[in-house]
Amino acid sequence: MELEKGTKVPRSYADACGAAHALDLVGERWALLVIRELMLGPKRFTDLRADLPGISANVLTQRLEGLESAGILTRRKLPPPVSAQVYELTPWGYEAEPIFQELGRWAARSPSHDPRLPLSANSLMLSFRTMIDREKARWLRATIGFRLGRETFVGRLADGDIEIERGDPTGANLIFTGPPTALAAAVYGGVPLAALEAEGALKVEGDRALAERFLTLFPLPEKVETP
Amino acid sequence: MELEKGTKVPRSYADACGAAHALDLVGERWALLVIRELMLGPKRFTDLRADLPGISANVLTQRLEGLESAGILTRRKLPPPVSAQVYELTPWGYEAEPIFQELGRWAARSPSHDPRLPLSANSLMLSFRTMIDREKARWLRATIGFRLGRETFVGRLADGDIEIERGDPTGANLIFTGPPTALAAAVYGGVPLAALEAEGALKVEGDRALAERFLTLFPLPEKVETP
DNA sequence: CGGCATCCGGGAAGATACTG
DNA sequence: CAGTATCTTCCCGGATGCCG
Repeated sequence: MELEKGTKVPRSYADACGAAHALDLVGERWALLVIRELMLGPKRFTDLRADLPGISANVLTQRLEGLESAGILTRRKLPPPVSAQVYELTPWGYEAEPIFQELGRWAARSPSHDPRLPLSANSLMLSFRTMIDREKARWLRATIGFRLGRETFVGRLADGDIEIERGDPTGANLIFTGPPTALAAAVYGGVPLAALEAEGALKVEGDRALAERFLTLFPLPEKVETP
Repeated sequence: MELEKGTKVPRSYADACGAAHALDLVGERWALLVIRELMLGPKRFTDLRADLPGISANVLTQRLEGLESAGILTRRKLPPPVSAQVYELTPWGYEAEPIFQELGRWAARSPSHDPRLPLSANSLMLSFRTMIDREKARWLRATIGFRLGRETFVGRLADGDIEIERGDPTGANLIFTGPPTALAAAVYGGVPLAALEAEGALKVEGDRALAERFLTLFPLPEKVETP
């Protein structure tokens, strides 16, 4: 006997709990990381793929479809000069940022967390927004540029907070140039700037004292015992 | 040619990003909901199963193993009079609560969120901690009891916040008795108390005016457009 | 009853190759 | 560049059965 296959009903927790519904929307593998990569602005398919090492093209396609139909992102065609397709979070999609902050803050205490693994430029920029020590940054006012591979960002320190946007770092008080992992090594791995510069992993231009100070603004929480 | 199968290495994002590591720890299906069910105190295997409709015994076993080896929960043998095994979050496990709050707050705006689906007692109690309007609750001071199926809780309203613990509601200013979905209908579904009482879905004992006021303390955020 | 092992079917994820 | 197509592998969910 053969039954009608019908339309595939996506697996759901069927639970009124908000967290459960969130998992229905973004609980599939890679979904949240796709959102993370779009958190600082739209990207195209190939860039998403490059920034999510390990994702395969078909899974990325499925996630983009799912997130689009959930209203979390939209696909947009850039005007003719560029004429490429990009994916962009909806306003509600951008509101997911606190989820990443809480996930990251919590997991940073994990005994098995290894900050020396590869890291995308986006992750590092978002981690600054999450981990900044507002007391230490209280009286700092500066503009800091980041050239991390294909992507460039500008960070503005003011009133104990840091704003980060994509943009041209030219003219910043300080500019870091290098792969995201090198800057992460300096900020989170305790590797001295001089060492990273000596081996050519990181370039620092502009206010060196500011650079040294910047590195201290993002303390990691204490790990929990028993690895 | 046959290769040694070896120990299965669990799939990982291999990403230094804290959020990605969090997903390595709790990103598998059901893992976060297991944690949610333990958020207000230890439970045994069978109660977890009952409170997570749809989970299968073997998946629950796997999740408990995984969460235990990640240091998120421990299994503990109760002393002889009871002599049952229970699962309890570690202190670090309890620190995951803000993750649920952000997930829930964000997903509550989803066009596809349906607050009338089934709901566990734990979810409802946690949602109160998440959704309370601190301004509205500012000058309320009261003790509220909840008898929701097998489980009972006591909530203490004070200084604009609500504390919720498992415990005996006897002597509270107000006691709700019924299935979690009935109370959820009153708080989030806008169903009048009188209607729920009339059909026997919910029992309200004690201060009725307090009950009516209590129901208004947890406004849902505005949904995003385009369902 | 509480917990775990085992087998099985279906579907999601991963790897690779290919196309407009 | 932006995705399909195909194949394989693994995970999830259900059922059953064992053992304390």
